[in-house]
Amino acid sequence: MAEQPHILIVDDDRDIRDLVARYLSQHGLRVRSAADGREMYRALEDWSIDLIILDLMLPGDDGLTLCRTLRATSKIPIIMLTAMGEETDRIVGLEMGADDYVAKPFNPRELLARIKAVLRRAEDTPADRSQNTPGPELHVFDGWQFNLNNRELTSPQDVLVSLSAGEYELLAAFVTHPQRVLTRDQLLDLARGRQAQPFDRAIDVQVSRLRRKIETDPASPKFIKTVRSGGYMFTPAVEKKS
Amino acid sequence: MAEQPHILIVDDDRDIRDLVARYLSQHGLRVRSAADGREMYRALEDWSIDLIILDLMLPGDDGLTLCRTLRATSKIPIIMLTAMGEETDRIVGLEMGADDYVAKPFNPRELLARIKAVLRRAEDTPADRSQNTPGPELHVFDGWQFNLNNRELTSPQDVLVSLSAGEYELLAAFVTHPQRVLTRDQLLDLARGRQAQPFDRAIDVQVSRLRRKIETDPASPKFIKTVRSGGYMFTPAVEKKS
DNA sequence: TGTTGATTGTAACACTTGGTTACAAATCTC
DNA sequence: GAGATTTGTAACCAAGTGTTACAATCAACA
Repeated sequence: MAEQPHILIVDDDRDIRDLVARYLSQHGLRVRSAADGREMYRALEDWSIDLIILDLMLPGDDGLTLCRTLRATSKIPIIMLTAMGEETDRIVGLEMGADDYVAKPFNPRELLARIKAVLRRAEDTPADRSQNTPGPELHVFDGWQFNLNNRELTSPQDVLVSLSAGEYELLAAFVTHPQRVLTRDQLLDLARGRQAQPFDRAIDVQVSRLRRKIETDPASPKFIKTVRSGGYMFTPAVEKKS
Repeated sequence: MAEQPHILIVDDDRDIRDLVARYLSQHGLRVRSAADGREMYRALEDWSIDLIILDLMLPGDDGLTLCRTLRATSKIPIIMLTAMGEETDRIVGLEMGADDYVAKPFNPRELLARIKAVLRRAEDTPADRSQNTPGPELHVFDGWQFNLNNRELTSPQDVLVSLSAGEYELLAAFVTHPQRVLTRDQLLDLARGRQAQPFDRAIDVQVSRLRRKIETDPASPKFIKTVRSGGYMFTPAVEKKS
């Protein structure tokens, strides 16, 4: 887990999203919000989320459906928000794989307490990022093979290139999010699970080091392109195999 | 057994879990908790558990079912939590293989006393960790054969490699949890059944010694990869046989 | 087309983390 | 109980990472 757990609140009511976001941030959590399932999946793509707060009633796919489909592919803890007094909801929610539920209208303090409890439990059974989104673990790009199972990178000439842990995590972030601009913030979150400080240049330096290992000419990189005042982009098409 | 027995409390009621966890920790036990069968199996994977406290009523698979399936594969002592006055439950529970039962609502002191009694009994009839989760006991990886029944490791060249007890337990922990990052804490628990102290380097040293025996080039290990500030990962695919 | 300020690349340094060895304590063997 | 083996701890060294500083580059605008 990051130093600061990363929470995603999914609710179509803007007021509730903002209220929760404000309260949780004040208490040392990082918060993202999404109004519906589509935005939720987007956020899960973009950030490494430690816990989801999911409203039962949502436009489009409702919370239960999302909860079930989420559980099929991920182990991220989920807290459901349910309408008051619906005992059935609670049971169905827990059956769908939610880790806890909070009835609306809720007391922010109670929500925070339950979040901390669920996170504490989740920490007992550490599920590292990779386990949250399993799937094909061999990524091929431009002749390179990047194996997320055994953490090995092989060049087109079939040479094993050794990566440090930091370089590995950074390349993993790139390879699983190819052909899109990733901000330094996102990269730091995906690769290190932490938040950027002002003037944080850690990603820049790590990109520089990674380029030295995978780019033919690090001065004019082919894979990791700089997007000025945007971040970086991993440009090759990545094929998932095995 | 570890110096500090490791208890797993399985109950869907958060308050009970927390109450029990707090009370037992205060009395020198290590406690993990799980809300349902899914979480229970997860915890059994991740830690070496000495005793399970299992609620009879659970969402999903109920306690009796879990108890029975657990007993089919493991000898871990089980204490059932049953609703008050259900004489039948007691009998069925014990028939399913539970070692004791405690009626709800219960006095924590009584629970602790029964735990100690069951653990004492379990120690008399030594059931080492390996017996708790039996199953296929020949693990094959990259040409190596690791036999958990007769504790023998054979290299791809069919040479018997002798391992010390500690090396054996460590390799067993790795081989039964391949391709995931294991923290030093988890490794120490799985291999030694004890808790890490601050600045505990025991695992590092043991990993180093094990690498010397199984890695072609211990300086750039192929099997046991270091995950900086994460732990270690056993990377080869492991096939269970026999 | 310079000038200027912002942004990025990277070298150098300090600090953290991990590998290995030596040695002492504990455990096992006979 | 003596000797051998194994294991944990401390110490030292090597590798990896973040920060800072400064040079190079870029975009905007005169």
